[in-house]
Amino acid sequence: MNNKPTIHDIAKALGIDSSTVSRALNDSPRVTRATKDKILAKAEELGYQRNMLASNLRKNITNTIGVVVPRISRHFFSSAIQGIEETAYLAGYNVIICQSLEQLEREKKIVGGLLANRVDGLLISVSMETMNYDHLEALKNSNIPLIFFDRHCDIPGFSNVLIDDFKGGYDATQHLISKGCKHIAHFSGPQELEIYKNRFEGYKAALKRNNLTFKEEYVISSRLMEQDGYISMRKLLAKKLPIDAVFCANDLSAIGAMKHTKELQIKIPDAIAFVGFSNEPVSSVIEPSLTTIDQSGFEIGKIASELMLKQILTKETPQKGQTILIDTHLIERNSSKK
Amino acid sequence: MNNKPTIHDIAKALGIDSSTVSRALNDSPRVTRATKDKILAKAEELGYQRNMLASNLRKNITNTIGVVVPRISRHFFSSAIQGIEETAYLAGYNVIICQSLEQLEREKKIVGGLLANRVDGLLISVSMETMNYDHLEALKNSNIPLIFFDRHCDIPGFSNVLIDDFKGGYDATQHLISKGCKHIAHFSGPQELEIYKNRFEGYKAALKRNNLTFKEEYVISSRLMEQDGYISMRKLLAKKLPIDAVFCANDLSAIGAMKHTKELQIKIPDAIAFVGFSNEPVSSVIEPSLTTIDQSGFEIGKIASELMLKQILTKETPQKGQTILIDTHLIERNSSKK
DNA sequence: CTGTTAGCGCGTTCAA
DNA sequence: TTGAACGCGCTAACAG
Repeated sequence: MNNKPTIHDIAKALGIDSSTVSRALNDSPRVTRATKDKILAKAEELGYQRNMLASNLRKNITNTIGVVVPRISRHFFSSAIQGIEETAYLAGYNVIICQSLEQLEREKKIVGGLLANRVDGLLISVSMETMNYDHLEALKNSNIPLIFFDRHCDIPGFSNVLIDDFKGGYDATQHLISKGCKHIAHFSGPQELEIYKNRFEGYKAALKRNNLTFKEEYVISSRLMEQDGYISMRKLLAKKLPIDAVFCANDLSAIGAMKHTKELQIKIPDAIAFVGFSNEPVSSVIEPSLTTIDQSGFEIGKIASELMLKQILTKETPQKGQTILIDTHLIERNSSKK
Repeated sequence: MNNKPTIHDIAKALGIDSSTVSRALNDSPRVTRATKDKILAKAEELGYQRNMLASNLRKNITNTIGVVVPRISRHFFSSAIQGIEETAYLAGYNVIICQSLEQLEREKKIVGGLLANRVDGLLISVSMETMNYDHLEALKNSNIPLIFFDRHCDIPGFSNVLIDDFKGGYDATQHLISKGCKHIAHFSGPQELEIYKNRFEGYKAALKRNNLTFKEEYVISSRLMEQDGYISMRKLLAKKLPIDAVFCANDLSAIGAMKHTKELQIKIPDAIAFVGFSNEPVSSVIEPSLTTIDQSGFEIGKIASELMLKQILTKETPQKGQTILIDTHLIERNSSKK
């Protein structure tokens, strides 16, 4: 009742050796069908359950990959986890999910803990506090692979799976241009952050490609919170420039911008679209007319997980580390239908 | 490089025995300060990291509790996990998060896996498919405690931490009455589900308490999807009854109902409130004026986790299993301020 | 096809 | 205070 039965218990009950039991339970071909059946029956009867701790210790592999994200409550990350798990489970791997809550200290502890538990690989999307990479660089000369997804550090030797922000910005802008917009503003984010810089570059590239001249006064920079979108929109309107559309570098600012236009009861031509980056359900719910550039968490998770499995199985981390870029998806919603 | 150092490696390097190293690393008082320091220094130097598999195997405890939820992407569950982790970490426990994706088969596998990995306790919110409890009842005569939170099974012997739906329904209705509403409709859910039944009962109890007569025609039952709220509202309005407010049994239906009233451009008196059950950010974003009855995932997680730790530490599961009811919180939002 | 032996890395006796 | 020896439960090597 209290003490769980072991292979020895079932071996003793059958008058055979525990190694035979072990083999049978692992469905080894080196055990007769008959004894195998007897063993399985006995195991069932005693309510035997393999002790993974012992098994993993002995085999020196855990069939487990660790995943570290800032917060699982963010839709992007939870769908990434979905993608990771799906691939991992199909390959017979378990997944341990941990959240750093954007704290470097927690992230360090978590990574240490996962290593101490001997995970076979590590997928990580780093916290915002992660400027120091020591705890990750330490993995370099271990034999467990590390792959960054979405939020990465630039450490040569490790692979990355990232959103193609440049292409996203390009596609968003191109979409607006294709709808006939000529004067497209851009609400951009902090340019120290690569993602915002890349989205901005994509915007400029699309303008150029279409022979539209880029004008500095159409760009308003902020921290892209909802409040910022609101303020940016006010600033933009105050300039009295001709405007056909605004390309917002994220979803929150787009929502803020929309609210402001509504409040002012501005007549917005059909061609105007607010484009944000996010697949949070919020953005699609609040403004059914909002066109968004979605980043598929599921997809990024799936690709990252596949890459991880490949590295685990081949035991080969590419020397320089490869970077895979994942496409975004432009979602045009139709507010005219219910 | 490849093979991780063990206590033997550091023992050998120092010319002492591995058992001393073990004691030192566990900060046992039975080791001299001096040797302890030497050992710790050497451990650091070699990049030693305790093998938890071996340690746990030996100690027969893992300091880990398993958590099973239908999906981590649902805000209620991810905040419950937050609450669980916070309490657990403070007590020095690790948490393994798993999602059943509402599938019984997955749930069974997960529970089996967690047991095989020898978690010290199990917190579970069961899937919608979980009608058969065999995989959970099997835990009865094991010594690892099992506690249900939110979605539970009625298995005597296990404890539950649940939302007080009756009180929630009561409070919501009382709130509307206090604001002066006399004719309060109710959009209710499937009465086979306890939560909806309890919310309905709370609604009736509040009416009775305030000497308002309950009328069947004010109740519209559905599956409470957004679309259902929309339809229910149409049905309700078609009855041409006097209506001051509607108490919706969940958030989605409330959103659907709101959309319909907007579409019809119905003038809604100030006193009208739509009250749903959810702390999903969606409901608060889409309708800033929506008053909601929030269930605190964080709180339920915290309480469940505390109860779990208590049961683990005392090694005593209450014979009959206790049920703790968690209060909901009425959130009245103010749409007048920005 | 099965049994024997020997560890995986750690923590805990028991002596010294 | 430290060392020697054993065992947690399982699997892998080698016999037979």
